[in-house]
This record gives sequence, structure tokens and C-alpha cells, in this order.
Amino acid sequence: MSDINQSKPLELPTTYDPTGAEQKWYDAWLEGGYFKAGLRPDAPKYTIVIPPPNVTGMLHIGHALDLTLQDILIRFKRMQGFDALWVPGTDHAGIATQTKVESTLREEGLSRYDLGREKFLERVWDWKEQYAGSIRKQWSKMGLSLDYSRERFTLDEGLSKAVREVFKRLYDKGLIYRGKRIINWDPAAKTALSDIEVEYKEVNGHLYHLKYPLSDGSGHLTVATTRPETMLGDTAVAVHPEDERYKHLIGKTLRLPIVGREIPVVGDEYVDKDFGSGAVKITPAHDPNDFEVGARHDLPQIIVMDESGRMNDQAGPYEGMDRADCRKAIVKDLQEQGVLIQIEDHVHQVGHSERSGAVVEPYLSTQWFVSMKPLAEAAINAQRSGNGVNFVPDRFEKIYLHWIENVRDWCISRQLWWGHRIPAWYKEGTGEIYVGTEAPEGDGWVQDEDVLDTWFSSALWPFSTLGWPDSTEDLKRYYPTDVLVTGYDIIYFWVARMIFTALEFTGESPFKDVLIHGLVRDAEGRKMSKSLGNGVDPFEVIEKYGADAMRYMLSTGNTPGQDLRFRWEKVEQARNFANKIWNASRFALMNLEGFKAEDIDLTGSLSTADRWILHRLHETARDVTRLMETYEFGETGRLLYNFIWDDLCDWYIEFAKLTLYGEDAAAKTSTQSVIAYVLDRTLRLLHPFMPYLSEEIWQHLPHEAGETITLAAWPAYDAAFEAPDAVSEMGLLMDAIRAVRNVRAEVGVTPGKKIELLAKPTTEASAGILKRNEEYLRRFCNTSSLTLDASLAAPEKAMTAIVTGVELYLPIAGLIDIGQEIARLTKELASLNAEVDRVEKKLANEGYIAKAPAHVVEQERAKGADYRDKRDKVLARIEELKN
RNA sequence: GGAGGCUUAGCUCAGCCGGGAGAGCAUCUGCCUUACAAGCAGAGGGUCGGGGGUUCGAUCCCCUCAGCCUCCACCA
Repeated sequence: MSDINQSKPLELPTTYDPTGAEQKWYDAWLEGGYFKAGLRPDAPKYTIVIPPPNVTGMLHIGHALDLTLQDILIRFKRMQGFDALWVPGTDHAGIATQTKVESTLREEGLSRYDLGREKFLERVWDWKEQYAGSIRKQWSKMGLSLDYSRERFTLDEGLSKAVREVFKRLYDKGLIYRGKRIINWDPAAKTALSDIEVEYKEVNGHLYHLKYPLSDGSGHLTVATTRPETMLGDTAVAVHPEDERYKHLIGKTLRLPIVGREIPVVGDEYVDKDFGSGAVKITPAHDPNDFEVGARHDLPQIIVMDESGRMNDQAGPYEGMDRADCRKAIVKDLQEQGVLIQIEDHVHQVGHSERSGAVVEPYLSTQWFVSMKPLAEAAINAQRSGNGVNFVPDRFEKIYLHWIENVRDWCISRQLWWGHRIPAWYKEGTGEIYVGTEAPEGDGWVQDEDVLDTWFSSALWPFSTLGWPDSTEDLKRYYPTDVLVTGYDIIYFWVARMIFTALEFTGESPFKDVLIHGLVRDAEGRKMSKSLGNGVDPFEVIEKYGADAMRYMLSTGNTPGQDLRFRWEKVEQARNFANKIWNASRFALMNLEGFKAEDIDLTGSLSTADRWILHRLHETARDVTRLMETYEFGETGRLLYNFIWDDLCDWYIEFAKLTLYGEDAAAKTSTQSVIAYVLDRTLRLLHPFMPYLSEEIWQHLPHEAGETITLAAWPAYDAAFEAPDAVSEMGLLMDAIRAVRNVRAEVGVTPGKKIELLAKPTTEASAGILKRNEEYLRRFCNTSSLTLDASLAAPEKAMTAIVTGVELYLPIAGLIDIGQEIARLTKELASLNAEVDRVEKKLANEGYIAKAPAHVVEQERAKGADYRDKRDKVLARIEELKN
């Protein structure tokens, strides 16, 4: 940090150039170690863990949104004096990463099997190292205040230990089991998937009606299927036990076409009598429902496909065919044999792999599962008893609860190489299983080939990153975390699983709040995707407009939980805002040259404007703080924008020029004090949103050597700065100035042209205000002369503006057309009359007087009186002009 | 089939405890006024999706209808 204790001017261009400032300050922040937790051991802690990005690739604009929100929170809390910790890290992302590395191998004409497990994993680790570095660089570009000394990776030693520990404990408790079930099989990635890794998409398919003859030749049963190729694995046909049409057939057998196998007719309540023909073919090895039916009736399970989706040796003539080709072939054959009676168009949901996009095959195989019931129940109880997680916005709690209440067992084994190897060993030939955190002693133990679902390790992230299962200092100090920030698309995958895992292993919820944000969409509202090519690269945004502009754009201008459309014009707007601040600061610093921190004195004789802006600053600080605490960043942004642009720039700075360029040295010092103070506090309020710009400017303001805005105290509201009299005084001046400007513009008097202005105060108070602020009126109304006189008679030829407390007359020679002026005032009269009517009607309503709060009624009465007064004056003026 | 969200100015969106609607962009008018033309000063523009209800009072709460979007769900 530069060690200046007095202001220095910005000898810089009229536009803010982010590129230089960003690198410079990020380096300085890192060097200063400001992002490291533990600097304030006695302060309360505040913890966030980053949602670890996949180590496979580039961060997209959605990450930028997620990370910006977290950085805003962590910077805010750090400034509030908390010992703030933001833990960075990355996720090994099993399928995603392995797929990517495999595809690079393919370019070399290799497969992972050519390399073998060990060599392949070396390749993936190389890849990981390369990308982790790139991700770190991307974080730094966004200005994120992460504690890099605590960076973790889901596959690093500590986290792997946590994974094994969790697996073992759940296994010992009977909450992890191995079993032969129907799982979702991804034939492209050749691995099992969990239920939520399957995306159901509407597909225009067909419903094939097939005729299965009874073995005794006494007729046939019609069944319908969307997947005719699975008939090769049929081991029964089910009918409803109460179905009058079919119940007599239960126990008889059918001859399965093509295959020739005899299969029984079974009665099962699963069958819906009213759907289709009321008879269902049962394929226990390729359909989850059929699996259940098969289990109830002790049916054989015939697997007819291999792991890549090709028909196996159970498929007879179709062996070796891909399942899609087989479908065509079998339909043709069935048709020829007269078995296929009808093909109906049929729209249905088909499961696709979330990762590879392949059509998922329900597939019977042996996998590891987490038994969800007990874990889910604990999570539900915690939520219901108030020990759960506070969802923001709260509607997401319903979504979470609905899922966890209906959750099914979680298939956690994956037939991949990149991931946490399942800590289970099998003794060859004995069927013995050992589960533990380390390999068992003795010979003949072979470890399970499979790895765990990536989300298994992600589920431990809030505590595993802090050292669990060891009782580390970090774990004791920083756990549970305070808030988790993530998108709604990941509630099931991650948020829910963190919650029940944390409850099981740490006995408490992993975070107090979970802030759910929406997705960043393109300008048309479409989801950004690679195939559409409509993604936005955050680094292009940063390159063009700066990180601060991007951060401001992403974090403001919308509501929590709602999707956000990306539009370049929004970034431009944010950039313009940054530039506005830059220029206001340039002005301030020009007028603060040599001003020292100890020169700031707010006790002297402050002007109305001075006291007004101090009031507004503190009011803004109070509201901003309140909104930040409730994650209302959109509203916060608006408040800051309005305060800075309207109050500070458009009004205060313009008013301040009078004293700054004036003769009164004491007044000048006061204004300088106010400017230095207000700018300093404003930059602090802005810092979480615009870290670079705020630091760059703040470093030019008077401050102690070595200080940084990242650790500067958050502005606290101080009631001593309340100045209601200054507010009303400024209100009158602003109204009067606006009214005069309005009238000038309406008759086309250019701003450069000086006018005579006659002002007639209508109360004693307003007379005093106008008297005190004469100079301001002259300046802002650009007058050649100003006459202040309560006893003033309205001139014959003058434009009129009536505002509360003062009547203004502009005798603009040569430009006044009395007829036009009367018309203008008549229009105003009409609108005033409408207001008066509205208020009077309201006040005439007895129910209103009786039931509305007194202050509302009072306010309305005052408004009514004011409107009436203005109306009468306008009316009188019209009469005058007519004569 | 369930659940949720959205519908407010031409466009993108705000509107936190119900007390006569705001911003940015766009449009129109006038300004290079010594911080800023990425700017300044003005102006126009809204039956707050339709209907009903609660209330003294509804953009806001309740019901209902319509349109758009998302998530969940094993009907072959």
C-alpha cells in the first residue's frame, strides 16, 4: 500500500481504466495477506466454502455470478470486523474430467485401457494440475478474496481420508450396502448413474403392440411396449389379479415370440387395468418396475445387453447389435411373424445421461448404495425442528424438502477410474468383504475396481475442507459455515447431500443460510449452452469493461433466486457507473490537494448541503447494511447508485462548488472535510461490489500508511448525522431549482442564457431558507438578477412556477406568449384538481378516517392542503393573466 | 399428474411490513457549463395479464382464468 496520509490528486484520464488497477491491487492484497483468515483471532468468525468448480475447464458467467455474490458477502463481513474465511477449492468431477481426458487420448488414437489404470490416472492428474492453475488465475481476475492458503481439492489426501472414513462409518452402520439392483446405466460412459444424473426429455417415440400367444394355443395376450428390444429379456406377462378379462389366465404360460421361451402370466396389482391392453410384459433385468414385479413372483432376470448397450448372447440372432439397431430389426421380424399388431405414435419421457447425453438404460447390476431413509429422516427432522438450514429465498426450502422426503437410495459406485476408489476389499474365492479406511492385512484381498460418485466427496465439502475427521483448529473455529451460495440447479446434487451428511457426521447443519441464485441466461432468456454457442465468457467481459463492472452488473439489478439475462448494455451501464464514481472522485481529489486525514472536521459551520449529504450518507449506510444482511443485493445496488449518482454527484458536488471556489476559507475547509469523509465512506460501502475501483480511489484519499480498504471498517450508521431540517431545506431548494429549469426548458431558454428571477416565499421559514441560499439559486437557475420578496406582486408578463413554499416568476422578455402560458397553467391546474379531488374523496371517506393509521391520514391531509394551495395559486395566476 | 416461478413504460427489470407506481436503455428537446458527452438539464410514455374477493384502501393478500418458463413424477 502506498503510505500517504494526505490526499493526492488523480492525474489521470477522464475515464477509469480497470486493466492496470486490477492486477496491481490483487497482487497487493495477496502480498498483504488480507484474505487470510485468522488475522482477528478475537473477532467472531464468518465462513464460506466455495462451491468447488470442476477442475476440467473454464469458469463461465454462471460461476462469475456465484463467486461475485460470495465475494461481496465475505468482503462485507471482513469490513464489519469479522474473522472472515473463504475457502477455495476444486472438484475432481469424475465423469466430466475422465471423459475429457479420454477424448484427448482418442485424438492420439488411444483409449484408457491402452494406458492402463495407473498411467491413465497420471494423465488425469497432469490435466488437473494444469487446470487448477488456470482456475486460480480466473478467480484472481474476478477479484475474489479467497484464502489460498487453505485451498483444497476433493481428491487430495485429507479429503480422501474423510471420504473413506465416511464410507466406513456408514457401512458399519448398515447405511451403505452393496446389491444387485436396477440402476441407470450410461452406455456411453459405461458407468452407473444416480437418479438425479438422469435427465428426462420428451421424445416422440412409438408404442408397439405385440401379440403373445398362449402356450396351449387357446389365444393370445396383447402387450404394449416402447422398447420392443427388451422383449428378449421378458420372463413373464403381468395382469391385474382382479381383471375379469384376464384373471383366469394367471398361472398359464405364454410362448415368447422369436425367443420361444415359455413365460408365465402372473397377477400383480402394479398393473393398471385401464391402461393399454391391461397386460404388461415383464423384463426384470431392464426395468425398475418389472424388477419389483419379478422379485415378488420370483422370476428369472435375463440381461440382454452388455455395458456398451449392445445386445449380448442372450439376444440370440441379435447378438452384437446396438440396441437401436436391434429395435429396428426386431420390429421388422415381429412384423413378419404377425406378432406386431400396431405401432402407435407415443410421446414419452426418455432418460438421458446428464453428462454424456446417451439414452440411459435401466440395467441390472451390482452396485454400492447409500440407504437414504434414515439420513433423510434426520434431515427432515432437523429442518422441522428449526435446526436445519435457512433457505433464501425461502421457497427453495419446499423444493428441498419435497426431494428429501421422496428420495430413494443413492447409487454411489461408478465404473470409472478417476475418483475415490471404493474402500472395499474382497477376499478372492471366499466372498468375504472388508470395508475400512486402509487396505486389510493379509494376502488375497482385492480392492473394488469402482470409484465413488463425485458428489459423495462434494457432500463432505463444508467440513472435510476444514480438516474433518481430525478435530483441527480450523474445524473448531470455522465450522459450521455461515452461508452457502449456489444456484438452484444444484440443490439436490449438492445442497441436500451436504445437509444430511453434515448432520450425520458433525451433528449440525453445515451452514446457517443457503443463498440460492438463478441462472445467467442469454439476452433472449435461453439457457447458455455449448451447442447453442450463446455462452458468455466472463473474461471477455472483464477485458472489455473491467471486473468491477461485471460484478456490479451480475450482483445488482435482479432479485434473489431469479434468473438473470445477460445483456451487454447492462455491463455498459455498470461501467458508466464506475466511470461516474471515478470522475466524481477526480473532482473531489482536485479539491482536496494537501488535505490530511486530521484536517477532517465535521464540527465546524456546515452548510445546508453539507449536512444534507451527511444525513443521506448515513441513511444510505444504514439501509445498505440492512439489505446486505438479508442478501438483497439488487436493492443495495440501487440505493448506492441513487445516492452516488443523484445525491452526491448531481446535487451535492454542484452545491459544493460554491464554497470550494468561494472566499470563505472556513466554509471551504468544512466542505473539503465533508467531501473527504463522504467519499471515503461511500467507497467503503461500494467496496464489496467494486473492489478494484474503490481501492484505487481510496488509496488517494487521506488514510494511515499501509491501510487498505479491504480491511477498512464498514461505515456504521450514526444518528448524530441526522439533519431533518437540512433535508427539508434542500428539498425546497431542489424543488425550486427544478421548477425553474423546467419552465426554462419548456420555453426553450438555453441554459447559457441568464434570466431574471423573482421569488416570492410564501412562509416565513421558506423566506429564511431562500435568503440563506440565494447564491445557490442564482447559480443553478442561472440568473442575471434574483429578487426575493414576500410582498412581491406577480409581474404581468412572466412564466409561473408554484412549488411548496415559494412562487417563482420568470419574466422572459420576448418569449412569453400569454395565451400559451395560460394553456400551460391550465394543464397544470387540471392535474392539481385531480389530485385535490382524489385526496378530498379519500378524506371524506369515514372508514378511511376511522381505520387508517393516524400518521397516514395526517400525511394525506397535509398533501391535500398543499395541493389546494397550489391549485388556488395557479387558478389566481390564470385569472391575472387573462385580464 | 404434482410443485414452483414469471406476466409492471417500446426493451430489460426493481418495487423489502397493503397507503395512488420507479430505474437503466430506447425516444423527443436543449446543452462540449473548468469531475464526467461512458456526461448535463428537461420531456413524453404504464387499465401494474383478465375476472372476482378481502379491506377504509390492492401492483402487493386470497380465489380463478389465460399465456410463458422451470423442476419433480416408474404408467407399460
